[in-house]
Amino acid sequence: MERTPFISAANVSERLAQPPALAISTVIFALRPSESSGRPTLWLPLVRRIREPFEGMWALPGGPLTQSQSLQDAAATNLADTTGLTPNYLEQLYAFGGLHRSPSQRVVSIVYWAMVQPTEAALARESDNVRWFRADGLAELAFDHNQIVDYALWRLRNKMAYGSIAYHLLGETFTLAQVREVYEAVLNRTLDPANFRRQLKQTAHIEATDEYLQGGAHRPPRLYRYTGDPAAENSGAPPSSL
Amino acid sequence: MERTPFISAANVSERLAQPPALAISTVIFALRPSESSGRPTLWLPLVRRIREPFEGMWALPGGPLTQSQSLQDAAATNLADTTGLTPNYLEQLYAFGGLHRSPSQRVVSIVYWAMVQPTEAALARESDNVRWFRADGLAELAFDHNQIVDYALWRLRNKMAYGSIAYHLLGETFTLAQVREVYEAVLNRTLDPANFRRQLKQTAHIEATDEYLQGGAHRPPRLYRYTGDPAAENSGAPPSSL
DNA sequence: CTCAGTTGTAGTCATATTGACCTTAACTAA
DNA sequence: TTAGTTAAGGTCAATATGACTACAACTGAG
Repeated sequence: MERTPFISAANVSERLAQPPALAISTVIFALRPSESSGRPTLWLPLVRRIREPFEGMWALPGGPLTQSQSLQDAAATNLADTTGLTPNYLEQLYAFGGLHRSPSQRVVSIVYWAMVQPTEAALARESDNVRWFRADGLAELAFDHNQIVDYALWRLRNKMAYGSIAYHLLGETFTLAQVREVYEAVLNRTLDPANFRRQLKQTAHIEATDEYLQGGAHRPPRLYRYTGDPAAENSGAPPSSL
Repeated sequence: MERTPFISAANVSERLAQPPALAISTVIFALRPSESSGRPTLWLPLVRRIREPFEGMWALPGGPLTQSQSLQDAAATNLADTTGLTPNYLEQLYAFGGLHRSPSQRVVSIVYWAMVQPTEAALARESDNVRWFRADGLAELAFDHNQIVDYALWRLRNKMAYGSIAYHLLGETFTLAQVREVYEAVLNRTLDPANFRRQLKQTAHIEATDEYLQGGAHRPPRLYRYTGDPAAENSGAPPSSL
C-alpha cells in the first residue's frame, strides 16, 4: 500500500524518516552425493562475510535491492553471482522483518528459495568465500540465517507432496529410483519402491521413454521424462511481474 | 541479507541510491450474511484513496513501514485502524515488488492477510472512506490490489484443507453446521452435511460441549469447541519475531 | 394436540487410496 | 552357471471418500 487510510501526525513524521533497508537473499538447494553414504542429499552454497557484523561467518548469498530489479530478478542475480548457475525453480520464501535481525541498522530481507542442478564447473567454484554445505546440521550462520534455512527446508518438505518440485533437482530424463531418492533425501526417510512407483503413475505427470539406464550390476531401469505443464509449475505464487 | 558476496561497481553505486519505498498492506477477511441469500459469505473492508495516484478508488488498508514496528505489528495496526478489531488470525501473504505497481515511485508492499469476527460496532464503522465489500466480484481497485485479493483468496482456499483456519472466523462455540457453512462460503460449493461431520471428527481438533443451540424451528444442534493447540495454529509461518 | 416441515445425527455401501509384502524379470560379476 | 542386486508388477487388508438412506428432535400451523 502507498498511504495510510487515516493521516495522523505519527504517519507524517514517519514518512520523512529513513525507511528500513531492503535486501534480497536466496536459499539455493541442490542434490549432491553425501561423502559418507554416497546417497543423494541436500546441499546449499553459502558465502563468507567479509565485513562486520558477523565478519568471517557463513551467510546466505544476497544483497541490497536495486531500483531497477524486480524481486525475482534480484534473487536470480544472487544465484548467478554465487554459483554461476541458472535456477530450475525459483520462488519467494518469506519476508523477514524483525526489529533486531541485524545489530546495526534495521533490515528487511525478502528471501527466495531456488533449486538448481549443479554442474562440475559450478561445484569447482568453491573458494575461501563460497562453499557448499549439507542443508541439515549446519554450523551457526550469520544473522538469523539458520532459522531462514530451517524454514526453507520446512517449506520444501511440504511442497514435495504436491509433486513437480522434485524434478527440478533432476536432469531431462531420470529413473523412478532417482525420483524416489530425491524424495528420500528431502523427506529424510525411506520409501517403499513399489508403492512409490504406483503413486507416481497415478498422480505425477511423467512419461516413459524407450531408453534404459545401462551400467549397473542389475536390471537396467527405464528412463522417464517430466511432462508437467510449465504453467502449473509455479502454482502457489502470484505472477512474477507483481 | 546485508551485502553482496562480490562487490561490483554497480553494487556500490546502487547502495548509495534511494532504496525502494516499503509498505505494509492487509487483506482482512470476515464472514457476513449475504444480502440476497442470507448465507454467510466472505467480506473484506477497503479504504478509499484520498490523493493521487488512484484518488477516489478503493484500496487495501495499509501504509508505510515504520522503523519501530515489526512487519506483523504494522499489519495489526492497519487492521485496528481500519476496523477497530483485533485479528483471530494474521499471517504474511506475499511481498509484491514489481517495478510498475505504483505509477510514481517504486514501492515494495509486504502484504498480510487476517481473519476477524466482525462485531456490530466494527460494521457500523463504515463511512465514505471505509466500506465492506464481498470478496468475490470486486470492482476495479487501486494499484494491483485486485490481483492481491485474488491471490489471498487462493491461499485461503488452499489453507482450508489443512483445517483450523475456519475456526478463526467463528466464535468460542459453534455448531458443526456453522463450520460447514464457513467451508461452503470459502470453497464456494455445497458439502454433504453427513460426510462433512464424519470428516471433522476424524481429523479436526474439536470437542463436544454439553450445550445445544436453541431457537431454530428444528432439532437443536450440539455446540462444539475448538481444541487445536495454539502452537500449530500458525503452522506455515516462521516465528513472528523474525 | 397432531402433523408437516426442517435440520441434526448415525449408518450403509461401493469405490479409491495407502502401506506392507510377495513374485518375477533382467542384468552383472565371480 | 550361479549368486547378488535392482526393476517392475501384483495381492491383500485397512482406511478414506462420496452418494445415499433412515431415524431423531425440535417448531409452528392448523
